[in-house]
Amino acid sequence: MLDPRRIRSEAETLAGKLAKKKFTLDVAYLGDLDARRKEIQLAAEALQNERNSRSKEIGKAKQEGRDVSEILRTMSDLKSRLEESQRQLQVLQDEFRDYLLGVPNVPADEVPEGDGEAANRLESEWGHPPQFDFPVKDHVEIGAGLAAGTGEALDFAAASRMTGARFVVMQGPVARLHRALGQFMLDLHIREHGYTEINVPFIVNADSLVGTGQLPKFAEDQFKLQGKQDFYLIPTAEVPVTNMVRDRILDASELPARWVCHTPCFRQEAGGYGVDTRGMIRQHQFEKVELVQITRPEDSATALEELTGHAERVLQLLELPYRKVALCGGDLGFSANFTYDLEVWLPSQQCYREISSCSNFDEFQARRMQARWRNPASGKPEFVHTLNGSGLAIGRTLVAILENCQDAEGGVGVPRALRPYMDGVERLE
RNA sequence: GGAGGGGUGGCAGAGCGGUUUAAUGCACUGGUCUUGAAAACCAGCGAGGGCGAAAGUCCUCCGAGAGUUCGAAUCUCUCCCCCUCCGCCA
Repeated sequence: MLDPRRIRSEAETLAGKLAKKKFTLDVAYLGDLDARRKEIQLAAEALQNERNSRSKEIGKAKQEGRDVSEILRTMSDLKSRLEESQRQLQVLQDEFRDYLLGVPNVPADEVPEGDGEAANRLESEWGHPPQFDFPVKDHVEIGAGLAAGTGEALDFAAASRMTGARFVVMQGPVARLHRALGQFMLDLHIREHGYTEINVPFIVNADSLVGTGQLPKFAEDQFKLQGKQDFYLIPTAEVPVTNMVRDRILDASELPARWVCHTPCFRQEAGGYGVDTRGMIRQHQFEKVELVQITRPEDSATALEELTGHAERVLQLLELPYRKVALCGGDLGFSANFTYDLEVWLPSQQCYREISSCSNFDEFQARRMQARWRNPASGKPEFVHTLNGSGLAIGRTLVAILENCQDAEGGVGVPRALRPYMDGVERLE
């Protein structure tokens, strides 16, 4: 959420910045709303003040044994006027807040202008797409060809029978490779990058989703549970982990907080009908190792560079060719102020596909969550900055390994870094 | 699922219709003392918001929401969360 005071004092500037994100801030509407709010609030508070002082008078008079019926008579009129203005104020404040919850974060000045993927700025490339002297298979074919006992190592048909479209069953060596990836990533970030491992609920309440920005605007992308309470399956570990600091005032010594978390992620993919329908690129359920950092405001820009580097390190150790891009305004997510995407090379598609998204949300999520720290310089609670990035999406990493490490016989070479997690197995066949 | 007990400022913890402007302690900040520190003593110290150039001033907040009342941390209802015991259970 943006600072309401900034909305009031520099609406035009914000509107200009938000245009980069293809969002039109309705400055006239907000101005009008605020003018009415101001008027009603002044009236309401004056009436409250009057009620308070008269009530005190009654208390005093009663104690002194005086008659209060005279004062009491004037109170009923005051009460109804007060209730009416409080009701009006509530309506206006709710309207203002509802609008604000739907306004995206302001993009950083360094964010490239542009509408879609093509406008993203290439930052760097690592490795070289492999050359094959045989017809390249995609991961669906490779997975079907690997030995797995009963059924296929990657079995989309079985998943569609037991559940439906956009799910997958993994068996045997592929299931193991998948598990190895999660372990490998966790260990790397814990041992070498200074993250604390954390295990969180896979179900969260609506407030948590509002906090990180998935609600209210993206309700149709979430899996909502049946039942009395507003519970949702997490779309990413970002939600529970970032909400670790909800409603807290952290001590300066607790920052930065760095968490790494391996969870399943559940997404309705409501906006993705018809795209990536083949294979496990876009599923309703996938696993991800997520990096989350909570920092002091002045540290978040550096932290994003570091965090992105931590995610890149996974790709490098797995020897997967990738590139890093800075998302343009049109591609930037709702809550982000700046995002690097890491894209891995997929031989079957002859292009780079997103495998990690690393973002700085500055104080946008913190304000929604009321996540603060006590700044020793001011002695006051101030909003923290939040960041996160995939390190990495496990399903897509599996796809990348199957495709990039395939050989002419239909086998798959296991990247060196994963072999300790695979009992030394060097090749799946 | 059943029966109880609770949710109060950064933390602990009193208050259970009207001088509550929420006691007290801890923590924190400043000062006195000290070669320095500790201790002791003195003082300050919650959050959010409105108006205002500022000084300041007003409003809101005692888990959440609704209600009773001239007036609610305090009474009533609903919900959420935590603790103890019993039952069930991986």
